[in-house]
Amino acid sequence: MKLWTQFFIPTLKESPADAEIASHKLLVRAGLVRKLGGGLYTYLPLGQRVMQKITRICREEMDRAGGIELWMPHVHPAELWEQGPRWAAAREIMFRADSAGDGKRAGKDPEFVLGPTHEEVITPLVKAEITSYRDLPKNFYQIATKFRNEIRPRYGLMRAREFVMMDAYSFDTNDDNAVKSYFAMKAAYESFFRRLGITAIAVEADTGVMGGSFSHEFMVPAEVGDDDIIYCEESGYAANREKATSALVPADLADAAPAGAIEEFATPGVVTIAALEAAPYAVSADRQFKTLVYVGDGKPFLIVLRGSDELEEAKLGALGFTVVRPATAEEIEPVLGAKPGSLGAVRGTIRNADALAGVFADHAIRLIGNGVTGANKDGFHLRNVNVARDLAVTKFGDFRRVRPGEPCPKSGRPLQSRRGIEVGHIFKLGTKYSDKYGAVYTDDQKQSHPMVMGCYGIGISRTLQAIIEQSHDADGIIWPWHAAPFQVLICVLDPQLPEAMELATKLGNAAEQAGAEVLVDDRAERPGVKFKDADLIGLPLRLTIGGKGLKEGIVELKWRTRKDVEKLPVAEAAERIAAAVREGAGA
RNA sequence: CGGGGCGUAGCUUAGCCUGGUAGAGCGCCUGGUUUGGGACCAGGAGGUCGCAGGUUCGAAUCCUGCCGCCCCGACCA
Repeated sequence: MKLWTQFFIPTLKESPADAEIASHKLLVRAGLVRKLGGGLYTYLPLGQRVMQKITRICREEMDRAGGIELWMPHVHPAELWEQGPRWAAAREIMFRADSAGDGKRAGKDPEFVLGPTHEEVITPLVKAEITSYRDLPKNFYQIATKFRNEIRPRYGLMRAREFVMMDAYSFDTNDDNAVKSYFAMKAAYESFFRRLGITAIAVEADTGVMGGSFSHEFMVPAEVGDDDIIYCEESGYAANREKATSALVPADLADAAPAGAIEEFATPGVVTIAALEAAPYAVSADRQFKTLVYVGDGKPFLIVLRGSDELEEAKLGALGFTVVRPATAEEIEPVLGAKPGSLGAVRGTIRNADALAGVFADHAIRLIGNGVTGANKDGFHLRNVNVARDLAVTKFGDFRRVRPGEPCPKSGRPLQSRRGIEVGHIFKLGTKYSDKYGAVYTDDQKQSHPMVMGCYGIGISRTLQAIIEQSHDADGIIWPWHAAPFQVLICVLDPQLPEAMELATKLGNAAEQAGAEVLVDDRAERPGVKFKDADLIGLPLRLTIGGKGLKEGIVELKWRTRKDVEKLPVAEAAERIAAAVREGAGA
């Protein structure tokens, strides 16, 4: 039992000016966190208790799924990363961790960095320590602080520079076993979020800089989320928009027959899809080819889409480049022969085709017959362009951004879209890191193989905020039982009355014996203040002891989720509270 | 990093355009009256107006630079 006056819960009537979304405001107003700087937060005692709740449940689920907890350093030798597969891609978000020193290293690469994640640490460790199939599989995890110099920290704990994450790494002898490990983790995640009392759905996701073969994100549906989830209720298909596909292009699509030879025509001043749609050209966007130039690891390449489609940049990851960026106008002209606005991928029109790393086309362009594209000559376009006959495509792929309303790839029903907060991510990595670091084992035939890896993350601190985002009302937080910092608040309206505090102690003990953690509001505040704060901090069960009620021999029980108040005779109160606690814990 | 906005007491902010004694609400301290949904009265403490330059007789206010924070975009748990 904790007395409010001996604890520390600095609640605020007003929201801080820098908080934008409900959960961020409530985190601060309810006295869970305070900001130190952009993306840097102190967890106050109440917030820390919630962190411990989430951490404990996470640990239990990880242990149950066969995870083995360890602890890795957060200061990493930079060399370790320089040797790894993604230094170039990751260094921008990494904090350097040199001594403050004399400034002589300024401008040079750092000696140490703060760990944004730990593949680069765990893989060499496992390489050194595990060499036999007898010691596999293994799944190591830690629950620890991560450091990422986010380009734009935002929304309180939602995107912080320093945050708490559970990260796990599985090592298996072969692909089948790695898939088993992957789905064991998926199940553990589902159990974790269910126990916390929040809805998090697993969606297919892009593997991003992590690499690997497939992955799921766990999303808490919320309007303020950073990600778009594309889903179909009928088939259960759900994917991050970055990864989502649709059945827009029929599998049995037959390419349109060419209507005639390619013709060049003048289009002075026309540099946009929209301008070609307008008179006098009147070419609808879905009959235009859009040709984009990107640079992958220093070499330009083309992406061809329908004029009506948008490129989904994340899908370029499938091309295997380490760093990809849009080309600049200066880079484009020498290669293609024209400025942006007149570009195309028609065979023979590209000035320096040898300079290209490839021409990659979205499947959907096959829906175009006799289309229009740039002539690679400023102010000219080509008509009667046909995909199979005319375009110099190296490879087809899925590069376009799916839009809601397109047919679901499983059911064919229209896809829907909603926003979500990513709270967890699981990756089947394959052998990307084990190859790089030489993490191999010897099988029972004395053969050496790379270990097949998976990696898994849960944003613990982000989950804290996601719970609030998903579970609050106009008055404050509504904690799910198992995430709540305390489960029972005993509101003593007249703490100066000895009998009131005695009863609070007695009933608090009863609640504790039933398995609850109890906070007693013993402040000498007016009732209104106490009730407002009670709603704000949102403990699931509130017990009110007032001088007035005591005279009548009653106390009051109220659930944070409900409006009604249950009046209990003092004589029955202890028993009734214990029952309510058991009910809350079981719910 | 590009675009936009904001820095005034612990918090929320007015004042800035049009330069002239820095104000309010909340919170805090003292006393009193109150006491079941953020009470009231009286008194009080608390500010280098983000920092550094400049203009001016005089700068929170005008100008320049820097720093910090927030929002929109690309990245992530």
